Amino acid sequence: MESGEITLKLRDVRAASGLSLSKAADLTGVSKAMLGQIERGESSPTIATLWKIAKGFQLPLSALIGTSGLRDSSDAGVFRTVTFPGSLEVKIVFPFDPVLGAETFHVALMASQCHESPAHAAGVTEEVFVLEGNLDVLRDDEWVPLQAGQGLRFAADLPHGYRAGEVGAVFLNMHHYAQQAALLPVD
Amino acid sequence: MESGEITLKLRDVRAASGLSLSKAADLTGVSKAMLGQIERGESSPTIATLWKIAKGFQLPLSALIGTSGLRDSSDAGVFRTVTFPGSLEVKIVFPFDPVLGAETFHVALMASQCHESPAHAAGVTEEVFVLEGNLDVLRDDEWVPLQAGQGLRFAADLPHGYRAGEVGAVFLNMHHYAQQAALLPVD
DNA sequence: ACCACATGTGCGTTATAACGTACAAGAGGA
DNA sequence: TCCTCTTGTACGTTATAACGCACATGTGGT
Repeated sequence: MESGEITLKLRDVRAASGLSLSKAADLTGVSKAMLGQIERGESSPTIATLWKIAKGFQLPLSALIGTSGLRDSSDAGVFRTVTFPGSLEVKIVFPFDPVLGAETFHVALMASQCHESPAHAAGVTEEVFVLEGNLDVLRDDEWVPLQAGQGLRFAADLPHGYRAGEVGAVFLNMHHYAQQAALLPVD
Repeated sequence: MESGEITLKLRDVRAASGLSLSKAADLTGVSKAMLGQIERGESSPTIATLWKIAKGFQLPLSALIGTSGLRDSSDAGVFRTVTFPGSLEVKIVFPFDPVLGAETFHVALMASQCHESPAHAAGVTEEVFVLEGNLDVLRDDEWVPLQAGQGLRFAADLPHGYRAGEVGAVFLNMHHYAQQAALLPVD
């Protein structure tokens, strides 16, 4: 019942991709029986298997979890705030949409604060648009300086990072998950 | 176990709140033994228990997961600027990318200025994020008011429009072209 | 009709998540 | 010192996640 509060969108995502349970099992390494049970809510997966699924679909975990942070995409109102105490402050502007394969975050960094990211799955592209302050972005082993009003698009399948300037930084962060590779049959 | 790719920040979060394992167990309803094992990476929790933990700490699930799509990102780069003098002032922030099927514009509207768009092709989704001022967006025959910092996502295969408030408006405008063909199975 | 193949679900077994309890190490207090 | 309390970890049991396989249904082909 406690799992009833979590709405896993596995079925939606899989339907959007047009994959069968068998194909999905092949792609993710999770047995199709388990995938079926998870979709029907008969089983509460471990994060390990959830991660396998997300990786197989080349999706972020947040695309599978109907977390409280995901608001209705057609709603114009306020967006939720996800705060990491002491570090980042991340707001979800546009939640992940499996059809678009895109999501947008609003991120605030304290002054001189730094955040590093490991490489994402292949096919992931990020876009950054600075709203306030200065931001340095680590890409291809070099720090690229950005000011408010500037944007950068880059492939996120390499390690990358963000470092705020002396006055902190606020920026939009768009994630694009290229859909071809994940959705086309493997052959 | 592939959970090595997932970094659960439970220990960080708990340390930040200054709670002991016992207190945390009390608060979340998860046994302290399990909490300890999860922190040490000896156990891969189910999303049900992860949800209990998040609820007990009054945090979103994403705050506990290290590798979700919720990381920040960043990076900077220069973008080309193309201005249409006269009515709108449009800058290209991110040019159209056929792989992503997406492009982003930076639009500035004078006070009370209005711009209407006919319906686009089916499958086109637009996103608007207001940077400055007030903006009304026409969607489904109704004007949706937006303020700076707010966003709206809507299907653009219907007539829609933008109208600036009394102080003008500056906003980002993302166009997503759903790659329907790529989503369909090849058969 | 029949056949071949793919879909999703049910069953039995194994691996392991989760529990409750018990234990070792440290911190104060009397 | 001894005692008490709290810390986190180790053990044994139970619940269940995850697996592989087999089954019912469905769909297209010949």
